[in-house]
Amino acid sequence: MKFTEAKAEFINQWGILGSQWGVNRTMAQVHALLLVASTPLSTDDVMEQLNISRGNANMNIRELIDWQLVQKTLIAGDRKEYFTAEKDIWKVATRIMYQRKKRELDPMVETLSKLADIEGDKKNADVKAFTETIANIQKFTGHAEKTLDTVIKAEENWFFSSFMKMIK
Amino acid sequence: MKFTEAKAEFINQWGILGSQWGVNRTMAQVHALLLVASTPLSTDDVMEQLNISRGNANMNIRELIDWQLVQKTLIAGDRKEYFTAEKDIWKVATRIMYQRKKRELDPMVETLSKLADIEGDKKNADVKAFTETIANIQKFTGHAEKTLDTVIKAEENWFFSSFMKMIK
DNA sequence: TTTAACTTTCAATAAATTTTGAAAATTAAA
DNA sequence: TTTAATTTTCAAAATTTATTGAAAGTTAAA
Repeated sequence: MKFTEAKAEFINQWGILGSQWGVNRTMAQVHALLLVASTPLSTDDVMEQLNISRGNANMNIRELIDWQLVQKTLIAGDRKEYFTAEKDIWKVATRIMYQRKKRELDPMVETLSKLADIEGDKKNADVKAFTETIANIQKFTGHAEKTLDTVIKAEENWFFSSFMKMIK
Repeated sequence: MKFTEAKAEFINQWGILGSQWGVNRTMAQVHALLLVASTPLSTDDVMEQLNISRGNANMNIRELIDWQLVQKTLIAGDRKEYFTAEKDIWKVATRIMYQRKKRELDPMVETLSKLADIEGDKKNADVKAFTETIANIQKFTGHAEKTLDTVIKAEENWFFSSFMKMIK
């Protein structure tokens, strides 16, 4: 397989994966493009390589920066903004975990605690089934939160991080 | 908060969570409805409680069965089909992991190995950057596959499963 | 300042996804 | 068998989500 072909295929697959996980396909493609880029890219580079409009490119690059997966880079003597992706895949993974935890798991935990104690007949089968399910999900999400925090913290810890690089 | 209100809120939130993870909102809502149901529900029950059409209800119930999150249940003397959701949240989680691994991670691993060795100048910076990123993602997905397999296998193992229930 | 390069916004449009509902297919009781 | 209940399918319609592109906003060089 040729380089150009392989690169296109990677961008395409990363886009598909993203959309299966509720991420805008184009955002995932921009991410893929920057992941394999050997130099920082400008908005125009992204527009050209992915055949997308300026607005679209801009929006998705901002979103990637918001997710802490992409950084602005300055190039001396150039007024344009350039962008680079975090290339350490373990960091990429923990950052995605962190963001999704913050945006999705945390609010769900919040909601569950509101739903946990409801008024009404505790002996009613429907009420009982509901309360039990909510309690079980609460227990589970509690474990998930702890686990994620541990994994995310581990990445921030230089010792563990180095250790991971050793065994990786 | 009243029971009816809480139930509606749970179904709603579960639907939102699903859509954030690339799952059809209605499929997640049907799942939520069955998760908190005290008895098996028929297609008509689902239609009525979620205000959706027969085709929609049917399609999403089938999909949930395909994901092994919902089962057909027979009720003696009734011709209709009834449905129940798996209520053990740990099982729910491992089944979702299993399905997503099979449908998304496994194909990605396949693709990556195709992209791993490309023709062309190994000294070219672009080629080098591409090859390195692919190799890193491969290493990462390799770990992810192993970890997921361990977690999924653990659920199938009666001893570990009982142990989990103890500490949960 | 002005000017021009560059970035951001957002209403209109396009594309993708979901939902409907009625017809076709299936199944089991009569 | 027939008949009627039930499930499935799928083209058309509705809804949701993503994209465009040009105007407005911003920034820094001249």
